[in-house]
Amino acid sequence: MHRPHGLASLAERHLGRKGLSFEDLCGKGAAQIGFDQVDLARATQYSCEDSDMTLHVHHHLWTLLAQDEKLRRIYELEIASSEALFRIERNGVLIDGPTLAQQSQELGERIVGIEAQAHELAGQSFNLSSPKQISEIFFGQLGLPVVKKTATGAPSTDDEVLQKLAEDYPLPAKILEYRGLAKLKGTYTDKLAQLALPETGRVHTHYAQAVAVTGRLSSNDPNLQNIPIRTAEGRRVREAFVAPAGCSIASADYSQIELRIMAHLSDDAALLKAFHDGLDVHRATAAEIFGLDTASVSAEQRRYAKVINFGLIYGMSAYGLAKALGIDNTAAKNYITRYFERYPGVKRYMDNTRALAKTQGFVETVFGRRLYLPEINSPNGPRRAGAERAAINAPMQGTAADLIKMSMVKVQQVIDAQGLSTRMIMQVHDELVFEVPDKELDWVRHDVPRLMAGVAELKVPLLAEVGVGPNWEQAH
DNA sequence: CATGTCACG
DNA sequence: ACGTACGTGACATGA
Repeated sequence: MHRPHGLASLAERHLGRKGLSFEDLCGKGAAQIGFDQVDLARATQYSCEDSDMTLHVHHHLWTLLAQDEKLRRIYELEIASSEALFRIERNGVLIDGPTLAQQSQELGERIVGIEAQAHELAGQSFNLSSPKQISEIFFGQLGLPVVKKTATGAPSTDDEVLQKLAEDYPLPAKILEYRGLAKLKGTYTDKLAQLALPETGRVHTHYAQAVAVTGRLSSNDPNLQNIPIRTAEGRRVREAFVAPAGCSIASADYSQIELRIMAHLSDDAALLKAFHDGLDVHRATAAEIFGLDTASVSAEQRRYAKVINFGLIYGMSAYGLAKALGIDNTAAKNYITRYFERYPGVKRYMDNTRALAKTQGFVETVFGRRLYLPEINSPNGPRRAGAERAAINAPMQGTAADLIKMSMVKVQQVIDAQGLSTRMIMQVHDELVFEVPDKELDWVRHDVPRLMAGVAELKVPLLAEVGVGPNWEQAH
């Protein structure tokens, strides 16, 4: 379980102090009163306690932090990052309202049509957004087979289930189509237009610096880190992320950053060589596990290797790999065995990481950011296994987060030092997005990838690539 | 407010 | 024998 890190919890844990809580003053629920109704002396004590405890918690934690050089540097990275984040949030992203309105209207029309067709196929009217109603019709009235259950034991109607049922029945395909379009309209095309400020046409996300346990940022209100890209239809939403007149959108992303970090952390000779030689790493992996020349790797074999590479980053199990590839457990186990024969350094790294997590209770990134894993020695098997997967993943995901934070700080620093007008406007885990005056495009194309690749010297070269366009879609 | 679902890296 | 890919945020439904 994660321990809370609000002021009251920290003061109690570290100082043994328990001040007045907000609830002590104002009560809760329907009986809650406004802070302006609180007796002045009590309000004063509460307010002063808050400030005093903040200072004392700071003194206490800073003393601990300052003793550890690596942790102190991570803390300083966070402080520097917060400056860059403030600038990004304040810049905002220009949104093309008419483009979104057009897309919303088209989506709305198609949704209405699909609804009618679905009701026709079902022989009744129902809410296509209600998993419960879908479930009643599918598994109750139509007698379709239950493919899998949800966490609470109800029959699932998620994407995977619907795909399977769609092989034999027409209605699941309609629901799938509806879900896709309704998601786009409800979460993106309608919402982004609403959230753009009327005066400027810009949306201003908020980045959370202390939510994701691995050190990644998260983005909310709106979340600009999950804008669609994987399907052609969804991707069109990115056409509405635009630059003002005389500017372009530039997107700079790290190539295969987590696999490069895996190569660094594991010191695996074959993986390091693949990156040093500038190879397509999935193709190289396929060549190794299928025993082929890189030239004779098929598209299907490369796809398998790519799934396996992702699995490694996630702390895969044979079961998870089997499901992802649609093969049986034994076949999946064979692929894993084959991989570890070819990349013994990776095998050793995985084993060492699990062992280290168990003895010291945390894992760390290349730069010393820690993730504590209280369940790593749990007698509860599934919980322990979950902690082991997190132990494998966090150093890679977290090191990538460290590196891009260093990039953000560095790039912003150079922009300021050179008096450039380029603005950083988004961060999406391994990607930085800029709004660039056209006369600074050469600078962005040339310098930004070099700055990003140069933030740290690992055992593998880092690679960043820049794309430019009139909007975020075209910039990729 | 919990649940199920689905968007991203 | 077990239940699983890692990390997030937002939406609609329906208690």
